[in-house]
Amino acid sequence: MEGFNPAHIEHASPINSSDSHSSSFVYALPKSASEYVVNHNEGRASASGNPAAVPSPIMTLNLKSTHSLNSDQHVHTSTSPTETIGHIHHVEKLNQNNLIHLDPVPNFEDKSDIKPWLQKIFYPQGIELVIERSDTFKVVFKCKAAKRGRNARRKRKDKPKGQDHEDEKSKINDDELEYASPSNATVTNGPQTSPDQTSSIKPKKKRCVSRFNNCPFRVRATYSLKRKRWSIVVMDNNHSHQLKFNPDSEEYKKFKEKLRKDNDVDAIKKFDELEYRTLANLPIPTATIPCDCGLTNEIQSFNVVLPTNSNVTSSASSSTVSSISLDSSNASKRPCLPSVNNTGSINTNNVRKPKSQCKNKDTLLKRTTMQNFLTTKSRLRKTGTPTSSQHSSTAFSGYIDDPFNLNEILPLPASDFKLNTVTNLNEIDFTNIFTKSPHPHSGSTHPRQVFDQLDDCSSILFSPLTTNTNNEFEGESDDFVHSPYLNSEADFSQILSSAPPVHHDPNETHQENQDIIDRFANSSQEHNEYILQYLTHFDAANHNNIGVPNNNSHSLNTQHNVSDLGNPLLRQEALVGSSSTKIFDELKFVQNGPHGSQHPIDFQHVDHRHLSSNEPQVRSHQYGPQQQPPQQLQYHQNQPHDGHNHEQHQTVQKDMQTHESLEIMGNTLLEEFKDIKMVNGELKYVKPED
Amino acid sequence: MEGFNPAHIEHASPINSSDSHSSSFVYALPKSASEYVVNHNEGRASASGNPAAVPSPIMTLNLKSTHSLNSDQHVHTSTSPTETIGHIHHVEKLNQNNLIHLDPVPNFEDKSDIKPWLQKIFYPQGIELVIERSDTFKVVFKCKAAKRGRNARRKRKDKPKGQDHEDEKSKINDDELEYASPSNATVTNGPQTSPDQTSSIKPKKKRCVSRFNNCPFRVRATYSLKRKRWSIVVMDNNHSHQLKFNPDSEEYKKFKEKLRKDNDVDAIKKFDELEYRTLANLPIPTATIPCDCGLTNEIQSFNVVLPTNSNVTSSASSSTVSSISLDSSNASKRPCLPSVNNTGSINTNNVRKPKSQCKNKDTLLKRTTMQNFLTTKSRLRKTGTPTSSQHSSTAFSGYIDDPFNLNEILPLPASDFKLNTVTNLNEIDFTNIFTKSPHPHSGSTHPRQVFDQLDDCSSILFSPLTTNTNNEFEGESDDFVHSPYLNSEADFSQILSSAPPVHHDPNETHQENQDIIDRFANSSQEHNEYILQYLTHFDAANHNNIGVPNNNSHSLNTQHNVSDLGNPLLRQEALVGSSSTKIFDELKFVQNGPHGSQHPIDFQHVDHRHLSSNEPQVRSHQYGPQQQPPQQLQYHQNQPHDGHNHEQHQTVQKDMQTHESLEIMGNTLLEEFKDIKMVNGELKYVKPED
DNA sequence: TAATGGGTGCACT
DNA sequence: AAGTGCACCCATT
Ligand SMILES: [Zn+2]
Ligand SMILES: [Zn+2]
Repeated sequence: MEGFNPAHIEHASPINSSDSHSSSFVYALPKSASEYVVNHNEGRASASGNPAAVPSPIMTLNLKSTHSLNSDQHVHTSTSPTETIGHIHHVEKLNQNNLIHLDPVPNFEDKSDIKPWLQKIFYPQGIELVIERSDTFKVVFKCKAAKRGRNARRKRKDKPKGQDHEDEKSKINDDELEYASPSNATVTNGPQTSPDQTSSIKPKKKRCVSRFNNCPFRVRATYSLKRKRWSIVVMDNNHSHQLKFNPDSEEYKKFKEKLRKDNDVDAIKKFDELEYRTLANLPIPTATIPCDCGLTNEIQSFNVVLPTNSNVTSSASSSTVSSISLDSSNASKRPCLPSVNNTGSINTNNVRKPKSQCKNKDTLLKRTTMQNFLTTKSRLRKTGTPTSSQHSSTAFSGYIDDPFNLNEILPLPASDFKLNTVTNLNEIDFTNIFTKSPHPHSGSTHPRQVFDQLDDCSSILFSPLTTNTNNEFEGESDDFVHSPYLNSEADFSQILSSAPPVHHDPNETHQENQDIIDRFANSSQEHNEYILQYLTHFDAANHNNIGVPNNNSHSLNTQHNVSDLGNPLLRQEALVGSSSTKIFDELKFVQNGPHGSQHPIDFQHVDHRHLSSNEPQVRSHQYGPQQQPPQQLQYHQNQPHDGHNHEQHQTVQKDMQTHESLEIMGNTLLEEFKDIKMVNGELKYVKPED
Repeated sequence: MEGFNPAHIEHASPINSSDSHSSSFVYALPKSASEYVVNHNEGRASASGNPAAVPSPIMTLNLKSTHSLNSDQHVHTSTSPTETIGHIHHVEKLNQNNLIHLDPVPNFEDKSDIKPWLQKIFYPQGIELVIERSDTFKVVFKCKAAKRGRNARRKRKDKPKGQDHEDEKSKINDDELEYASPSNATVTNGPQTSPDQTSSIKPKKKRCVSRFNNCPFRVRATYSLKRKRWSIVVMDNNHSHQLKFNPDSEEYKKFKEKLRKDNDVDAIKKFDELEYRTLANLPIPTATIPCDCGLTNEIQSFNVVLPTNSNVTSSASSSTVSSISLDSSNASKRPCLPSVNNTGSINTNNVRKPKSQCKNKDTLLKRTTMQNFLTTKSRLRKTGTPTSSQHSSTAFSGYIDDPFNLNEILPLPASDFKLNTVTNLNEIDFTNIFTKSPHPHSGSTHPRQVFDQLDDCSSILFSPLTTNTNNEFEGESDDFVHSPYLNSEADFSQILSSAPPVHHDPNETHQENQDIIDRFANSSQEHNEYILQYLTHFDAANHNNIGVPNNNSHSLNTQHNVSDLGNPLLRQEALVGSSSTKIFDELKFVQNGPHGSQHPIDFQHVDHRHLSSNEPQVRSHQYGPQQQPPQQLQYHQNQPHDGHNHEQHQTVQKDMQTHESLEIMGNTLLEEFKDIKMVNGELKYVKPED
């Protein structure tokens, strides 16, 4: 009884007792700019059609800026009582008050229902939410802090020698970086600023234990006693790090488990796809700007681009933010690319702590790119073989200029969300990368377009901004990569293409083995085979363990024999131990789906040749060139990359099989989101019944 | 079942299943300096004699210093495996490795038993412990962060006007201070230090949300799997703030409630006394150095005195610590005073954040002293009347030089533990303050000596150091007072003396009313009457609510009618609302004790004239000079105080009634601690049965 | 392994 | 609205 909030007794009235994983609302547009967003249809229109749909709320933009906006009419201006009462406080604060209201919010019966609902939205964007603070009337979410664990690689028992060299080097950098960045206040002045300046700025004090948890991204859920509803607002859509979806995280596993427990079939299906896209290095469909929808202005208004800041210590630009639109040439050529960039540093932290050793931009870029490559998938980090080590030294020594090395380093896993976190639009030329039709709903056979159509429309408006809140330039070798100087163009190009063959002696077992792994991480061909199998036979209903204890599917496959793993992907997964369980789980459904079996098959106890028959290139205990993708999925594109990549030639080879599978995925998602309509200048999710 | 640590299954063996609130151990001294401290008598010697005694563990000192110590033989040198293995890391780190082992530690059956046991030790020292971090194998305690709450005063509904001026002034200071002090790293370099310097120092990163929780004091409880025992070590005995016992804190109430639930009669008795000493402005018996016990060196060795640092930004002294002994003249004259001081700043934090407006030392001293006076008891802060405001402006304007103002400002409540947290020994002359015999166990009738003898001997070795971890000088107006420049001498003198009469017009109702409150807080006469009554009739057994739900005694007295409060003390308490409940609770026992009633009497429902008959000076609804203490308890003493106080003359007037009551208290406590013995050069608590 | 040290999720206040 | 108490973790040695 204690801790129970009586206000929520009223809240849990039968009128609004909808389950939290449905967003099938008919949504009218509140026109009043001074009125809080109110759901006119509070109940669920229908619980039968899509009871567990992935939430796709329309976010209304609330932009307060010193710049007067002509397009304010459909910008959802201010809202919460505190904002209307408080009016405008400081110029500096206004820039932080860009609010995105998630509008169709279910009537959560319990506070704990909010996070899973939000996770459905933000996990696909590569954002792992954690609760920063909560009480009965609010829940504040932020990005999960990244693990430090720069020595995680060393825990590999079979780690070969000769790698400590780079580790030590980076360790020194890490130490310096860590301790050089108290990174407390959001906006700080120099140490010698006058008291007047100090008092005029109201920087926030936050927990500042490490540089890993100072991302400004915030989502706030607030319970209104009047409306007896929760409202959710994205308070700050900026990020201080790369976004990436990590299916191996414990939090995600719990989330997925809850989906299964809740029988949220559609969400399970979507996240299974997401997992496989991640594993297969397929591009994750993320925020794009649909054409002619009228939202472009909002996006551009929201995507406030912070002033480009050199890595020299400077507090001058900390409070000056400007709103820019896409470069006209780029905008016309890439209408589906989000206008996201994180070139500038908002200098929220560490202004007084300049990074003493400032590397040149190119080096930073390449190094961070490599780091992403090394660290995105845990298997890559955990292998710790000379090949990985070679990458590390390559990045540090500038070998990245060698196109051969580039081929290995640049192909970033799609889970790094490079598509979304484009860093410096001014330096990247996306010309000819996207040639698709600007109309997403028109039929197209271009794979990239399929990806765009796969996009959950809710993410259109998210377009997470990746900003650098650390003023230092980090040689950080870990998951949270703060460097804003990522060459997203090259990353993006590699996402769609597999790495070219690398020349290695097959007799060098260790090196060769690692090369296979690396190449596998870079290539997408065999992964696409998996996806094809997966998507063709996938049946989300098999994921439901209704009436079965939660951990059953997990406990069935806790150990795997490496010798059973003929496929290099599986072998690769088995190398990292626990991460192998997931792929077995999923493969079980590849087997079970078509047969409608309710019980997943344990691959430890079934004939693995059965699995092999479904998978091409599966050879038990065989390593070597036969793992090379039989077909290269590559597209013609330019990779200027500051002039470093122009020697690289990549060819587009259409893989019809992959294409078909992606179209299946895309059509599935399109079916889900076909009810998005433009209503009064805003996108609304319209229930078909209405 | 989940979360249960199997290691603790072994731990909870019947051999060592002693309740955690007993410390009646016969304790042998571990002589080996390279061996971990081991209890040779693991079981309790006897559970019958004193089953709930206040713990009095002997702390063994573990001092590592760059200075070689001649008295190392009875200093309990290093101990834990990591220390012996790791040898000496950095000179800077050594100073932080002064460890105090709490040696007779009960065999806690549960991790949650540790905190209450430690609270028994540290609450009397004015230290409110909270858990910083815990898991199944360790619990780390630190000081509870003080509430900021400078707006707490404003919440007073009856707050008069004309006070916002000072509040605004101090608010600006607070803001500046807050935001000028990220205070993250323990040892920081300047922003422009070279990488080499940066990497050579390993400052700690801690949570740095506010300046209120950066006290370095740490107590660590570690569970040893080998020994299957908990060991407790004071890792850092320094404090960044004044120590004060706050009986009004919620944590303390819970602690007290647990004592009652556990039927810990002796602890209840002791803490009841402590509460009344606090309320009555009686000195709290704290750390003293017994003569000829051989521990003086240890104390002096442990009390590492950090270099006196001006408030100018400096990182040079952050890692240089020197061990000093008491000034010889002072040591000979005041052998029972702890050699504690907090003159210097260890510069653990905020080195890069110099306080921009540096006040002169005198102003800071007076202001902070005043602030302690205003804020120690919540009732003083919450009244917020012009008198308090006058104090505030007085301190800012330097009126403190006026001895009349001094009389109002300097008398600090004893709960501020000024005895313990002497700030600058070099500036304070304690000559003639203590004239007692240096042998504590010889009979004495001097009240101060009685206080000394009251001391729990366990606190001898604690002697908390109050150090300034903030380099700035704060105009902080709240509970956590960081300023190290407190004139402890003046404070101490006032603890033993009541304030002289103040000249005020009795017709000014508001001002007069506040003056009464202030004077009451300063005087001890009427309080002593309470204590006399209390101690005479006190029966701790009546505090036990065995078989009664926990909150019963609390729920019985949640509201009081102010008109029922004839006694100014009660009236004063009623003014602040919730704090009045406690005194009613205690008064209930004054009533119930002699009659042996198991049920406390609710004074809201009994004849209050009964209460009044027990209390002198009780006049309902009467304010004025009659509340002046009938007798002044003052002692001759010098107050050099940098030459500011030499105009002040104070006379000693012995109050026999007070003296008797204090002797009763002293004898009671002496009875409890008569079993402290010197064993092998260390104080040991020897069970009488042995 | 045992032990130590520390980050951080999240709800309480 | 935010600080912080506390525990669940992870990392290092
Ligand atoms: Zn983020
Ligand atoms: Zn402290």
